[in-house]
Amino acid sequence: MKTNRRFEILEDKYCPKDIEQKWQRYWFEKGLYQREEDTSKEKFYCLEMFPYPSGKIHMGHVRNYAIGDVVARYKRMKGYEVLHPMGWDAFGMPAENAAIKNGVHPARWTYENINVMKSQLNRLGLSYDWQREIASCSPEYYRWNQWLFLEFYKRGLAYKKRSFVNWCPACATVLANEQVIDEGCWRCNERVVKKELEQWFFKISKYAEQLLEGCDRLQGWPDRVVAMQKNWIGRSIGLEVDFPIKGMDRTIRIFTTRADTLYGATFVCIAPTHPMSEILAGGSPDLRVAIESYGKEEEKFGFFTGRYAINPVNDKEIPIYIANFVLMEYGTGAIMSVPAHDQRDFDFAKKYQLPIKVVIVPEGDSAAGKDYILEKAYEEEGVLVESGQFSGLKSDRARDEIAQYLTKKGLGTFSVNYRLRDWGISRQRYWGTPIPVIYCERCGVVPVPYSELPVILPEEVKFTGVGGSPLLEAKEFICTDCPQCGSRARRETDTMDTFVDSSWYFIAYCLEESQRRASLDKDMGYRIDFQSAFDKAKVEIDRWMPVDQYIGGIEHAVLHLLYSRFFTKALRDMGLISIDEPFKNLLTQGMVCKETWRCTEHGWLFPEEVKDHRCIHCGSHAEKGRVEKMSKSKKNVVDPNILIEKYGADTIRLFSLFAAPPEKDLEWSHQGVEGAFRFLNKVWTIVHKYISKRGPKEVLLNCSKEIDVVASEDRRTRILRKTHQSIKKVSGDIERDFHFNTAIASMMELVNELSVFESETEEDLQVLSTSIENLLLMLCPFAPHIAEELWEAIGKDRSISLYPWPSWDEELAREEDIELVVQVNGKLRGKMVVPRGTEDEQLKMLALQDQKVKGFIEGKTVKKVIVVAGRLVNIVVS
RNA sequence: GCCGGUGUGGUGGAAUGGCAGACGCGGCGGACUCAAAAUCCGCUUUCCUCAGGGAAGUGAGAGUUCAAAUCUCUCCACCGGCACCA
Repeated sequence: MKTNRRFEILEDKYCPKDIEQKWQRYWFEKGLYQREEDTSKEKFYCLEMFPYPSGKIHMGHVRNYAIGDVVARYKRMKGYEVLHPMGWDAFGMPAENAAIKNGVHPARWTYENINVMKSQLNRLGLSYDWQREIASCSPEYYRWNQWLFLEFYKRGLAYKKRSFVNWCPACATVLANEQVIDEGCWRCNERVVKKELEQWFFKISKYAEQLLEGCDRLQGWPDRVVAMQKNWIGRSIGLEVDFPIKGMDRTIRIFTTRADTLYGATFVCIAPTHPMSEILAGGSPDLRVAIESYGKEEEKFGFFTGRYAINPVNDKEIPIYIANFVLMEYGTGAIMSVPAHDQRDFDFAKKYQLPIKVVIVPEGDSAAGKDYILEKAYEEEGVLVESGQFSGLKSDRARDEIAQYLTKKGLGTFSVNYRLRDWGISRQRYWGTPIPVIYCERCGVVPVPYSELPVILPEEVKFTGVGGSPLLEAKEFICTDCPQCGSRARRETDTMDTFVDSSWYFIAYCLEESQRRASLDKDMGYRIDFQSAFDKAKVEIDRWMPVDQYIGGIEHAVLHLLYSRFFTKALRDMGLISIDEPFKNLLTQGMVCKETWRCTEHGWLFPEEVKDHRCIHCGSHAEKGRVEKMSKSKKNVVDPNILIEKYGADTIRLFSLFAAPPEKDLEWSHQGVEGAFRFLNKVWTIVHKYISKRGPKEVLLNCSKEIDVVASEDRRTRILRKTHQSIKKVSGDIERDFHFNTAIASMMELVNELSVFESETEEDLQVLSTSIENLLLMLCPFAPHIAEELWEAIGKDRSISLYPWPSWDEELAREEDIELVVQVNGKLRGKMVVPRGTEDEQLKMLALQDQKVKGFIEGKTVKKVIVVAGRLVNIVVS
């Protein structure tokens, strides 16, 4: 008998490995998460940022995709038709670096990684529709990049210009402004230098105003992301003023936001790359120096050109300087310098002994006209002095009047400037979308005709790691005929920034499979009729876009999200789509962090290199470092695969959803994972205990034991009430900005109550059965495998994910007796239990009669009694 | 410098004007066991205590309110974004 029982217990053990594989196979075979094509349902597009196929998933992926999967599964159960796709951001440098290092072709490396990562994602039990999978490095994907590029080109949204660009010497490629972090490369941290190159640009600046305006309509986005976008676009209103050059029939146009300081301008500075620099410098060798130190912050350098400009408001002649800190990319590339009211100009004036003239004094300061000796620039607003007819005006008023005065005279104009620059998309790399352009000696820049798209990336190239892009050596690729005149021509060897790929992939998922995969045959050259393919897909795109919930890391707050918004607006103007913002709701999940260890000798340490706060290598004190984002270099990563192996995907999912609300950073805790595992075991035990009591085929036990009827009813009511309260709470928490952590907490509460509930009668079992069914339904989005397994165990024959999300009965959820707090002057003094619906007057009376309360109001006058229904009674005494 | 965010027990975090600390982790005590693990039960903000309770308490200070972790103002600390942007 004893052995038999032991065997039973063994059989009932929660074994995640077995059940997870079983259900993953089941979902795959039934195609459960492919789109149902039921347009009667309301649509819900749930999207997580697609990963770069590095070859291994990390905890950041797990968290991101666990969050997304709960949303997708929940919405499905709520009756939506859910689109939940996944793909690969598959172009990029690591593949090329691997080719240089190990001799593996980037394509092979990438596709092998995709295979590995895909199986890892599947082990998490994520409910993706893999039918819609995309890989941005495949010709059937990037041909669309090329088509869109040519459409942009046709509309002047893509153009080529020679300019100073950010160059990363280590990566041997150009970087966009957005990819330069603290003057270093966003990828390798190498110091970025300026280099003059011919580059392709996307005219994102055309949409600066729209992108800014649209920010206010991004109600479903986190405030800080919207703020960062606004910051990046950086709009400022000011005045452009023409300064005539003395002795020349030309003017220099400057931009200023402080027209009120115009009388204080004592010199003019222009950028070294300004079109007038060459002429004004008159062959001075200093111009070289200025260009070389252009944009470098530590050294401010400038030189006098020998020419003078005339300040149009007072006809004063002031020297023209060429200065390295004046940026050609912002404003007009020229400024008027007002050292008295701009710290940077002040420093420059001090260095080159230029006059400083005060024209603004603090309001209420009667020292107007006195000689000021400034320690530093006075940058605040104030009242104008020494400013001709405008003296005495306040700054804001003066700005308007000066602007009007100059506009009338035709010397100035209102102007809006943006910090946002055009997006340089040329990359001198191999593993990216070839830019579909041909250079002909006779015809110049010739776009590749649509009928010849796509330009396929040649496979046979050498990866040496030296001498720039491998495409430069690919003669067969480069040499071609001009599509216009037929003479010999050269192909563009630069490829597109990979951010182009991710700027519209959310639309690619909407395209019918047949459109996306049309002419997969290599022999056909992946050729399709783009326009008509897009036209056919328009119904689908219009149905699914915008993305209802987008989920990803905060690191894309500017780059990817801004580019995607730009593409959406551009595509809208091209008539391809009908929306103007791509992502309705955005959730930026926090980072996954873990404690770190350091030793003065050996730097960062793995946890296993630390014993009793000592480094095992040198025995010196190992210091517990800060909690940092998991990274290889800080040696604080945990491998999701090992965890899945040990605890199962459900536990890992549950922990990463429970430990913190999704938008906050999550601190990894090994004990926390154990806790999540313990919870699932508890659920398992409860359900199996219930099944063994109930018997295998819903045959309820006949319990002859005599029990107190009233008491048992109370128990059952409590369980039933708790169940309905839990459904209400869990639903509410998910709806309220995805507060999964508190949703899981209330499921834990329910489980705690269920585990102490001893079922003895048929009625008990019925109540228990209801509770368990609801519990499993609620658990399903979070821990889908165990939910399926137990659902099957209690005798259901359809997958749990096909059942609707449970609803609660408000009546059943409501407490009969309410515990009411009694306060005296806002301080908690007593508690009383009253039946629901007790009148306010009655509550007042009861509160005043309370023994404990009496002690606090004795000898005092009751001024007021406040009753808050269902919550408290507050007695105000003095 | 400008913009945004955060600050709560030993710890991750709950509570968005109405009982501060739900739930989890850790700790302490107990049950079971020959023993251990697992599991289960109880306690766990701090201080005072006549053992009934009482006082303090959400970075600091002020204010609004019958009532503030929550709203307003000032300050402090930390984190993030932008920054020679005219």
